[in-house]
Amino acid sequence: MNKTISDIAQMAGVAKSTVSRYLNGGSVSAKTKQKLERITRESGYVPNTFAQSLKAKRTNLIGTIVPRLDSFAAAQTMTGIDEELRTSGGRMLVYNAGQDRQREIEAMIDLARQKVAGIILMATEVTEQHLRTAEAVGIPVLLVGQGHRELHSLVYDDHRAGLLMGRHVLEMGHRRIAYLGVTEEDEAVGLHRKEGFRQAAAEYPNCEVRYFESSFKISDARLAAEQILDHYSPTLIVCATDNIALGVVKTAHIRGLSIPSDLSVTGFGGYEVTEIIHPALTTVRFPYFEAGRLAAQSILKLTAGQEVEHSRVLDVEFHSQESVDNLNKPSV
Amino acid sequence: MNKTISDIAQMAGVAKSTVSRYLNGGSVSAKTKQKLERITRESGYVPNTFAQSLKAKRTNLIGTIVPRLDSFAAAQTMTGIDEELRTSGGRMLVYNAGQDRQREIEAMIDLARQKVAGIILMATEVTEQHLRTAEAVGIPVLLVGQGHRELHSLVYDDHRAGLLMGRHVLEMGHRRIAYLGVTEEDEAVGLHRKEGFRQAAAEYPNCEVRYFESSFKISDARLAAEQILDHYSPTLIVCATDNIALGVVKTAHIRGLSIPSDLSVTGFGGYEVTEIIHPALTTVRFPYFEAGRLAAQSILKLTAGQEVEHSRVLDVEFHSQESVDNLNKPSV
DNA sequence: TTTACAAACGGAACCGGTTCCTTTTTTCAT
DNA sequence: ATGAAAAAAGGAACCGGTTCCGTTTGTAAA
Repeated sequence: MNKTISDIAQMAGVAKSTVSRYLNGGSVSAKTKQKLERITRESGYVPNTFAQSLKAKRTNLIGTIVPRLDSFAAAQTMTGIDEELRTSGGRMLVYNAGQDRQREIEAMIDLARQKVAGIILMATEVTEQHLRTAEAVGIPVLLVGQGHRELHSLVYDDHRAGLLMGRHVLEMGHRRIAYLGVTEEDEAVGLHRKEGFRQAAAEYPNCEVRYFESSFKISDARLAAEQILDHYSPTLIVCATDNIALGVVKTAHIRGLSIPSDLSVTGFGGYEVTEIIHPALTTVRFPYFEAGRLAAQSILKLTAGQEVEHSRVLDVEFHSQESVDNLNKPSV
Repeated sequence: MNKTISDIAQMAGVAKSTVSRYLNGGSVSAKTKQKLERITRESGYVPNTFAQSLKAKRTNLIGTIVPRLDSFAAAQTMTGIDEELRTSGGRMLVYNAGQDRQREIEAMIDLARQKVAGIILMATEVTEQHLRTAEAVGIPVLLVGQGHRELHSLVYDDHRAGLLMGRHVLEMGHRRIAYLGVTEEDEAVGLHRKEGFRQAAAEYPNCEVRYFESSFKISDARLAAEQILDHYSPTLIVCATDNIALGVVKTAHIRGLSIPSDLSVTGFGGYEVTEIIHPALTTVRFPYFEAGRLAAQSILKLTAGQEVEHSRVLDVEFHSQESVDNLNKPSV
């Protein structure tokens, strides 16, 4: 049913090398060009990508490894990658690692097997094994959201995000604060954000900040919030991600605390939902979509053997909304 | 750098056909089996999937076409597909159609070019062109979320969802209702849900329902809610999707209406966020994840030439939460 | 020991393209 | 009209596997 290049050649009465040249813009006479144009169109001929790739030894496939598919950040980034790839004829092969470090490794190996031209890895932690594998697969690997000396990367300014958030809430007069973070194994989210915040807090000597830890899951955040509120009475809970903040907000509601008058809450991420919920969540916006676009551009350059800057830092944007109370306002 | 099967054959002192047999479980003596085991391991040999697919004429790739990447339904479904595929060695090639019907067509053609074994299409509308293309590509195409006589499909019981929702809110005493739907071009969401609801409403003669239309976007839903509340004063707004409901809830909050005492709101979908927001949203849960798993199973069967039922209907689950007021309760 | 048959293996064709090299045709200046 | 150079086309090798078929080797029965 599917025609091959030989079929086309036969139908046109030329050699298949001529057809190949026609398809790839080699020197072909106007006459045969016309004839082939007609025949390929009428027969609905589509070249076999395997055969093409077998000889050419490269594809237009870009492998994308995400920690999970159902996360705002991953979705936005993937959309950005896809959109950028489309303009350059690339395709995105998505690999869901399911938040499993080991599966990230497998993913790289497997993608290499599929002969993807390059890999975009949204990593949470970059281990020694990640490095070795990235090296071993022999194709460009680009890190997004997490930096590393030895790999090309695209990171967010997590430290600054923490700093901006810290300065804002401190300016709003909060001095008894709970910081609900995640494991430091995730350097970007767990460490840098916290350190940025810590730096801001250090600028205000009379400020007490207690640090707590949770996972990325909303349900865990809810439990963590219970703990915090049971043993501490902060005026504000700073959450390391918007999802965690959502969990905290939920717990607050259940306890009958109203936000922000009884408790202020902030997040990081700039998820769509933060604008929709009431009160809208004060957060720091991360340019996930833009990161996806840039990642795609960079990986394409890398696969083409071009140089790209080793590490690029994307700026974040503080986004003040309603979930933080201004404690400086004159009491009514 | 990368070894080929010939290299391995040479290193082992056998013919490459022997190596191939070894790799694919043909008859090989214990001795050469051992030798090859060692050599492939030591040399880190990985077969070239192109060469394999070229001859075998098939891949383990399943193309998945989604309307958008950043939707709860798409994310859940993709996760289900991915999880199921993993167990059978399949891979998911994601194609984002960006809610563009034309791009769905292109996607099918392009995926066929990439020689995917089958296509899972999360369609919004199945046009004549979709059918023709699905037929032309010559590989199995499975519809998810939208049914069609001529194509294998996996659909949700949207009519029943509408019915369940209708009965519930009517039982709760609501008689002046706004139904905020979407275009009927989307048969499942725009038509069947509405008809189910309409049927329930017909069981209560003294009930007034006005029908409005919006898009899938939260921002549009917010505007639509403005319109509705300006010109009509329903006790309840039934929204065709959870996202639309979120928009309506936001508008209500901005207007100072409290939910559910001033206005009740419901959605469809069962998105994660509906449990998190306050008040939690009454909705109907659609088994997106399960649909993804089933879709993957079915498409694999289809690619293997096995029979699968032409159309399968997945059940939905009514999920009552806090966003609907009970008007029957004795007034305090 | 011979015979018979299966297991193991080698050789070659093939999948559908690309590319290099050679031959034929066209073009154009002399 | 002739020759040289450029353009166009053909032929064959090649990419890295799989598979078919024929030959060799091993093993068990006669």
